[in-house]
Amino acid sequence: MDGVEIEERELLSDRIRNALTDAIASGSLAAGTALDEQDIADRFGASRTPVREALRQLAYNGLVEVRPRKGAVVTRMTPERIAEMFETTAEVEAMCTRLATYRMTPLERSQLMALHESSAALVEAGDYDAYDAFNLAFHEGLYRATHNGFLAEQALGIRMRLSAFRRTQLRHGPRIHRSHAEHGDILAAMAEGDGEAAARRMRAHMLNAANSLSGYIADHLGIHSL
Amino acid sequence: MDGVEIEERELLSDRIRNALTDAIASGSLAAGTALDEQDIADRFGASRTPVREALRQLAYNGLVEVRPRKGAVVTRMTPERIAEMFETTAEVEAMCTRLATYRMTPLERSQLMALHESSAALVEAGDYDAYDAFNLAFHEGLYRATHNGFLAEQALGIRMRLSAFRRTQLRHGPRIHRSHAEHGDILAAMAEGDGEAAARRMRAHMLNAANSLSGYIADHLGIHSL
DNA sequence: CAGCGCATTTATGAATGCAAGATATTGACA
DNA sequence: TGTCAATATCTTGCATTCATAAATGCGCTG
Repeated sequence: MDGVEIEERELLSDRIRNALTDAIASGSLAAGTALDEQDIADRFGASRTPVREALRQLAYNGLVEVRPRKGAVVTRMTPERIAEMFETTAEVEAMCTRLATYRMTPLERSQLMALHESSAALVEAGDYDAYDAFNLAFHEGLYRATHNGFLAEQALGIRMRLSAFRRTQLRHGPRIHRSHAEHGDILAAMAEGDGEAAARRMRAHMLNAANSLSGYIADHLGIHSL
Repeated sequence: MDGVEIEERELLSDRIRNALTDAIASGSLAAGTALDEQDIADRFGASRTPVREALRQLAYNGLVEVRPRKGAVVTRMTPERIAEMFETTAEVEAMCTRLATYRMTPLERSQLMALHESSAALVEAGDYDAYDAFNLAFHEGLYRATHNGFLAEQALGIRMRLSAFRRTQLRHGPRIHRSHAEHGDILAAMAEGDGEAAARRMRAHMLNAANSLSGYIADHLGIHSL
């Protein structure tokens, strides 16, 4: 979240936590998967202690669920819960967009626009993974442009929790093209200094993305609930 | 009647985490305080293991900071950081207010209004602690009225992190009266179904509260940054 | 054959032990 | 006397061990 590495002496429990976070966010650890402590410990060549610490941290953050004496499982989201999360991201991102419009420096604005323009090639090439990475960079740039580090952290945290679901979204139909176009519309409003319009467009953008996913999510949850 | 719970289903580490959270939020553990694992363990009659788990969870959530091999301290906030957090709460609460305006049920609305009216007595009596409790209930009611559980959790989490600072705020001058009046104005806009106006008023309300605190915060941080 | 109860097994929660790093102390030397 | 360095102590990070709750399997009985 906040770039505080540089630590060559990284904590084992942190490494495990980060790895698990990635695995869950990337979907390689599907929702509902039971997380055996010894198993994970073996996989990392560690003992159970740092694994337990990592799991607790994730639990407190909502990525996994730990029922006392019954072990940890990757949080299985209900469709309602996911919808709530998407709505929340949409609102938070809209908020960031509004604030960023009024506060970003000319340099930040031009960087964001450059980023957007460079992504056009990815859209044409249909390079979903690269576009996904760009997408994150774009939104992160927006967070930073609010000049509110705490808000940026919150926004990023929520986005990360949803990334497991967002990941698959762009692959569906022409969503990637619409996504790119919507980014352009948002930037246009920001360039005009109309924070409210930019915010509305961002909200719509996020909800569009969520919508294009809803069908997939239903299937996804169904599959994993066997 | 209850006394010592024989059926203590709760996890020891969770009890410790909650206790520490309360202690930090209430201010009885001041920012910058070093948290010695053995010391806390002794205080709870436990070993270091559950204490460590609790500290890690708090660290990942920002309440304490653990520098590897150097122990945990209660996060020392910079004035900038606090200002950012207040701005974020203000925006988030405004968002909740807007959503709640459009979504709350008549029952929820009347409950919120009843709560508000009952608080008038506390204002007159100058019962700050009771008003503080009411204040939390009021805002929590608002969160719930968004009918978005995830958003409510996020909003509550941010509010809790700031509670250590908010706590002292009402005691300063006539703030408690203004707070009550502002609540009334917000509810009035909500009753009219004007979510945008209600949101603007809520944002102003939160920023007013933050403002009345800024002087205190500067002193507070100054003292602790020796 | 089905359902229930008990024993065994497994995995989690917590305690203890030990090694490495950080801090404090003390002593030597300029 | 001040500064630096070596050592001693303390604290943390992780491993190991112990205890106990939950899960599993098996046999018994109706």
